[in-house]
Amino acid sequence: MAKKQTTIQDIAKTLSITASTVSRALNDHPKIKKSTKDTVWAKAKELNYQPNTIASSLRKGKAKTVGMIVPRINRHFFSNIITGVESVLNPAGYNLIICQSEEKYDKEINNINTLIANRVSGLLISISLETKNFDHIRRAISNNIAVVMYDRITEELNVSKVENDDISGSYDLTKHLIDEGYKDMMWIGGSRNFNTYRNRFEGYEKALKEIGIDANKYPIFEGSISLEAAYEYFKEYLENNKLPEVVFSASDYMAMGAIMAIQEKGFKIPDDVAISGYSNEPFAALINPKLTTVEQFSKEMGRSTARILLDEMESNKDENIPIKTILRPKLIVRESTINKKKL
Amino acid sequence: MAKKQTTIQDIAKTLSITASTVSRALNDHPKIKKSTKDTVWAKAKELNYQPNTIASSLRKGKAKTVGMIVPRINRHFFSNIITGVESVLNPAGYNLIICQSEEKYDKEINNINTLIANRVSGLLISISLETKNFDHIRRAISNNIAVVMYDRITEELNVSKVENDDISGSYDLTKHLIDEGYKDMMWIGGSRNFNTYRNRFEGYEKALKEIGIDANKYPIFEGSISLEAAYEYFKEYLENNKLPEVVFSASDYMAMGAIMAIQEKGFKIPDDVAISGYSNEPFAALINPKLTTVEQFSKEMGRSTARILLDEMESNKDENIPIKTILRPKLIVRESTINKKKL
DNA sequence: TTGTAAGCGTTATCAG
DNA sequence: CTGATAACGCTTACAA
Repeated sequence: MAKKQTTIQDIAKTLSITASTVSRALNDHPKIKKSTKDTVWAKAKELNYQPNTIASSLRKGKAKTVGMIVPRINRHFFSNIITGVESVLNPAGYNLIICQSEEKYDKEINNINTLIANRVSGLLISISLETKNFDHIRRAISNNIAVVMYDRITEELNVSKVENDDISGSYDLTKHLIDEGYKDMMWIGGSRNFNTYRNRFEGYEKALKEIGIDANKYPIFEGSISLEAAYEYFKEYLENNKLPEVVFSASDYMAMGAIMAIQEKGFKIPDDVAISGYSNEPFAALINPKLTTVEQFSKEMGRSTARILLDEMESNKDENIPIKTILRPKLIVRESTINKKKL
Repeated sequence: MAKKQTTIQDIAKTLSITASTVSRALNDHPKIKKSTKDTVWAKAKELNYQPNTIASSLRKGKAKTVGMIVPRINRHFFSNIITGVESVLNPAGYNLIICQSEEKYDKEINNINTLIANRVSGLLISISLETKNFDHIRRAISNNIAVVMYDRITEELNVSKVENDDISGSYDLTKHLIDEGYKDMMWIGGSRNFNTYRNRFEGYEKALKEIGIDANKYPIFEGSISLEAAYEYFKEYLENNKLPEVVFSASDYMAMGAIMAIQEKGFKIPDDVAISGYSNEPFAALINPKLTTVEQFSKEMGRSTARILLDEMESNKDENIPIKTILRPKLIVRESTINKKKL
């Protein structure tokens, strides 16, 4: 065990050439003879040579590594983004260090510190629900790390961003609800301090305004975006209030919590109350009734984000102007919002 | 931008001491005066010093990094394992490079190569469904990387392993089915070349044998572990065959596929046919009827796995004897297997 | 308790 | 087309 790994020096020695030639050969440098390249490659294979990325990174001052901060890895939306990111970054020779903030500001700061310590070339970040100050991200930038924000962004930072067009998504959805003949609505979602939920509310509001309704006259529940929170809220709500015609939930998980509370009370969906979600989590197509929702093409979001980052890492930073990409989500109509009484 | 990062040399110079002292101070070396430690720390903070992990790793020959290979990140089971692993490794100062094999042998080899190139100190791996040869893992071991296998393991490698007790899990489940009065069964699951599915079959077989039934007399479908595969299979199966009393599915996703095909045909669950799953994916509690399944405590699995790895990385490798940890899963009985006709 | 000096494995630069 | 040399930033014997 613990046998020393072979280095380019070892290869050089056995071939009676110098390490620099070996290095160049392995990196396919144009000015190296094909024949020496071949012998070097052969010897490398023979000696089971594994390049030492660490040494190379130290020398180059940058690691071929990207850090990615994700609020939670176990949300399909985010894990698909990761997959999309990998599908671009891996072929380009980068690898990913994934960190979870778990929606905590402190964790996010820690994550950034370790990523800086690892001299990552790039950082992808979707901020936690707690994050209101962005100095940690500024620190990354000033350490010469290319930064791209995805999904949960802030306007306070002048970096490239990839967003979903939440306004259109929820506008389209709300319009569908209106077209189904529903008028008496209710909005539930995460805090509107957050771009995603603020925008989802805005789209909802806009569609209602078009038919002369002020969204703020309807009930609004802003809470933690979990099944449990919505379940508890609805259980209590149903004790004291009558049902709206339709519940617009800005999150599939919250929709699910509401559905469980509603069905537990013996109400039928969509007959007694219709409900829609957002994100198209896998369970949305599996529950009964199947949930109307909005597909966000998360894998594609990951790919776009990674492509932008790649560009910024590989060009000379100083002349990068931040770009903003907005992805258009797609309405997915399912049983939970079909109005059977519609004329 | 691009201002050079401060190094221990910079700190040393401004304080008129040497870099070694700074290094020792920052690492809290016992033989450094408290006062110098304090001044060094203060100056480090002042200059916004960020340690260069890369240089340190190069010098020490090892990175404080662990590589983790996961078949798919977007399965709750695996993403929870990751969270468990992080909860142990991060506080210990390690960070995680997560790689997806996407169930491909070739990808797994690539992953291992980049992890070796990154000189990770440890490797956590759950092998892909395609993996039958383990030389790539042996290569990691011979590169002095501590290896722990989790969930999908092989007996061919003499390393530490953390498994779920799939035999007991499916034995308990099958016994529950028998207790409910079901006898006429059917097994669906992934390939039994695989320890998990082989064991889940074995537990099923064992419970049936106890009541004098040979599991092999009942239908068995071994396929790809996806909703779609099971759905297609069942759609066709229902054309030509009568229903069993109960379907034992060794995967929640496959159970879901079967349920969709069954319900599409107009059959009621559990009245016409009962069905159980395995893994307790979140949707299992959300669908109608709620799915009986087996909880595997994936977060705990991640924690155990990481703890073992940590031990092996931090002790002198040569005297590590591989240990095997077996976690006991828990039966979760829900509506989908309740026999209303039971006396 | 601190300083000196060497070296981890690569690669960039300069020279030939 | 290839060689020699220095340097990336840190740690660690060894010396003082």
